[in-house]
Parts: sequence; C-alpha cells; structure tokens
Amino acid sequence: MSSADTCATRDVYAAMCPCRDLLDLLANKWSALAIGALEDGPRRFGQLRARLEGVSPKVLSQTLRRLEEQGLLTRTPYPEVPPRVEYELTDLGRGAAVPLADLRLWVEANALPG
Amino acid sequence: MSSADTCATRDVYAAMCPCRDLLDLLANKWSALAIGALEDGPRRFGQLRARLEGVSPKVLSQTLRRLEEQGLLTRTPYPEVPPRVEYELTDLGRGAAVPLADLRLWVEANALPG
DNA sequence: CAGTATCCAAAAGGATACTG
DNA sequence: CAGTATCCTTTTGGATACTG
Repeated sequence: MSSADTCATRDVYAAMCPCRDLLDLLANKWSALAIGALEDGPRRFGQLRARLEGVSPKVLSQTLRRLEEQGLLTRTPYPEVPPRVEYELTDLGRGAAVPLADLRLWVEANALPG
Repeated sequence: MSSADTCATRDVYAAMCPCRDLLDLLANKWSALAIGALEDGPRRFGQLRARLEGVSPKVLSQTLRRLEEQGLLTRTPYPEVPPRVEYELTDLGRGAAVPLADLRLWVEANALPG
C-alpha cells in the first residue's frame, strides 16, 4: 500500500501516488482530532491527552510522531524540571486543519443517536 | 471504543459521544475515497473497484456495507442477468462528501514526493 | 457481475506499569 | 510531566479462490 517516489499528476485514487499516504495519515480519527486540538495554538502532551478523551499515551505518542514526520506539526521540548513539551501546527498543518475542521463540524451536526 | 446512546452536546472529542463513531467511519481512507467516487452519481461495484485502485473486493464490500448501515449511501440490486448493483449517495452522504472532497483536494495539492 | 469465503499478515488500538 | 515498554486483542488490509 505504500507509494512510489515519482508521480506527475497527484491523484488520491491512484495507488502509487504519494498523496495516498498523506490521505491515509489524515483520514484517521486520532490524527483529525489531534490536529484540531492544536488549531488554537501550541499544546502540551498532557493537554492533548486530556482533550482527546480515551486516547492512550502510546497511541497519542505514535500519532504525534507520525504527524511530525510528515511536517504537519513541530515538537519542542523545554529543558525544565518537570519537563515540558509543546506541540504546534506548522503552516502545512494549519492548512490541513481547515478541511479537517469542516469534517468534524459536519460530523457533530449530523450524527444521530444510537 | 463504541459510543453511548444519549449525548446532549455533540462533541467529537468526547469519548462517549455517538459522533465519535461517525468520525471513525468517515475518517478512513477507503470511506473517503468511496464517497468521493459517488459524488457524480450512482456507480456499480466494479466501477468503484476500478476507481479505488488497489482495493480488494472484500474490503470494498465491507466499506460499502458500513456506509450503507450508517445511511450515507444506498445499495440497489437490479434483477438482471448478469447482475447489476448500483450504489448511490443519500442526502446525508452528499453532505459528508463536501468536507471529504475538500480534504482530498488539499491532500492532492500539498503532498510532497517521496 | 457482484460479491462471499478463507487464510493470513500487519497495523491499530488499549491497559497498565515503569522511567528520565 | 512526558513519554516508553510490554503485552495483548481487535481491526484492517491483502491475495486468492469460489459461487449465485
């Protein structure tokens, strides 16, 4: 399922297009929630963990690392005691946050009980 | 990970909110692609399979059934030989298609090679 | 044609305990 | 505080063969 290295016309429907991987990263519950939680500025690990109700530290850590690898957010550790680490969206991440926010809003507006 | 039955304020960040499940359904590569492939009208199973490059019949079938269960699309079999089955977005599905299309477009515009 | 059945590999997710 | 380590279960995905 991974992508090729070259691809002239970007098409998420093409199996070998690199953008498939990006779609796979963003079209994910925890990624969508994490990016949304960073829309209003930098947040710490514990803050994100509290906001993304039900996420385990392992899964949150994995999610944030993948997003960082793809350039959607930055991770900044501060040399303090106790340690403080802040996550913040990059310009790329802020761009992705727009359609994801629309998706979250649509879901909240259209979900039915049960 | 499943949702509760009652929830006054819809919040995708709340673990027990039903909309979590809807987000989980839509925030998925194959769901996002399938819904997009139906934007321009009804399509047959084989057409969808061809468009969603790399999807196996099993996974496509599962994806479509989940979307049908949640009321995002309809499945219509025609009593012909050879059999023909058409999938079509519901009003709800057409609503969901909007933010998903934005997401796909953003991904295609912002994915980098390799 | 439109799937289902089967088998299997890999990834995601979850609980909990532990560490710098 | 901010994770990692470990163990385990579930889900997802993929290949292929088969059926109404």
